[in-house]
Amino acid sequence: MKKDITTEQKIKDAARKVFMTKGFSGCTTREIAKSVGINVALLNYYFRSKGKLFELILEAALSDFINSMVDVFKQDLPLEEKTRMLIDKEFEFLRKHPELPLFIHAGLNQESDSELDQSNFLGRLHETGIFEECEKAQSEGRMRKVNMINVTLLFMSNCHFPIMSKKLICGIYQIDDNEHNARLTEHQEIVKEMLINYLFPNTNKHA
Amino acid sequence: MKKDITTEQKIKDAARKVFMTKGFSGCTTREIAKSVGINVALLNYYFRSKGKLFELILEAALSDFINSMVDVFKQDLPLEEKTRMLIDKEFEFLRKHPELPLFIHAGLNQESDSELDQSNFLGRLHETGIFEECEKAQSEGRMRKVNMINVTLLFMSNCHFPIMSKKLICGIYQIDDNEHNARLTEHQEIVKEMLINYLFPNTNKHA
DNA sequence: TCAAAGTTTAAACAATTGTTTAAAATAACT
DNA sequence: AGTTATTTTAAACAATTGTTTAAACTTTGA
Repeated sequence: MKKDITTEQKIKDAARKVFMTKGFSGCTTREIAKSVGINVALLNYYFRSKGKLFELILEAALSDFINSMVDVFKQDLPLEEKTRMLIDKEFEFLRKHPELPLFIHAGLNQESDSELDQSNFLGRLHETGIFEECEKAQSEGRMRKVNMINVTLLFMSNCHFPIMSKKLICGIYQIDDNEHNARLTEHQEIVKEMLINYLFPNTNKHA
Repeated sequence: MKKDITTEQKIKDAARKVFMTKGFSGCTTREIAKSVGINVALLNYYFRSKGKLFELILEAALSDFINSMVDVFKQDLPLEEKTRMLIDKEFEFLRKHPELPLFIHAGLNQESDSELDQSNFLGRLHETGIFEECEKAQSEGRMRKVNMINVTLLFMSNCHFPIMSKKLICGIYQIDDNEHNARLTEHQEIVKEMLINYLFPNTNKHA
């Protein structure tokens, strides 16, 4: 009888958790094995090496990260509504996986750039038609004319950074988790209004 | 005759460079020693351990980071001008030290929180009087009423993230350093306008 | 000049690292 | 049943880790 959760999957889950919090060189294969409750050798039996396992986890993390974006872009909604929804979904997703942004950035520094290539990030974005949608809105004057890379930066900066800077912010302002959560919840609304106002200046004027 | 650059300082410089790019557990003491051209033991002779050396570098990094902010707040300028100057200085500073933000965030995850406490970040911010200045501007209706933690998040998000996400952005959009630099230069202006418009909505309206 | 202090080195240390090997335990199949 | 394939383990592997020791070299100060 097969276990519903295979050993291979259990290792992946544990590796994800450990890698996320400690980074590639911040942990050992024995640490991962121990947290699953198996022998170290099994890790090399299923995955060929620590590096291969890490690549797998990083790819999966990138994939999760892309999917959370693509899902929104595929929605049939006006651009402004997509913007709001994207920010909401990003905050929701990242608050559930707060280690993810820092892990991805640190991980990309460690690994070669191959992971990003094979994740086909750009291709999957193009498939959603979001670029054409923005281009159209920009030429019609509904959206501010800003390079899409800068638009991406605006969104990611304001969604990712607040999550990944938790330790720094809590350390600086001497606040606890509760207060930080409250600030995040408020920040989500701030970012929505600020970005909408900036990118769609004509649409969203309130007296 | 003493060398103008002492061995101790040379080790610090090398350690800073290595730690910044590879992180604490991503490098070895021998690697640092080798890059200085000295024996490994010297590292423990001057600094007691790898950990102590790392703490020193992290503290210095935090200090640089705080100073670049505090300098601006001390200027005798209207709040809007300080805002512009802060963003300009932050971009200028971070483009010179692009590894710093990621290093600090990853480093804080590795170390205990003691570093932030003893850097007295909050105290040094208070000394500049920036909080009172904002409070006054907010009560006079010149500045939007936003919690100072959220204001901090807005600034840091939009200045730090664009720098630290270089690998991700270049990977996603398949652009080289030149194009990325161009985007950063443009982003600096975008961020300035967006933040000014959001935080000081009455002042900065252009038809 | 000479001895004391400070600096630097080579060598060794015990511990830990990722990985492999060969044997044992378990499952699958006929 | 028994045989084969898969899964898991304990043990060992060589390499690397941070750190220490003791000896050499250099500077200093009288």
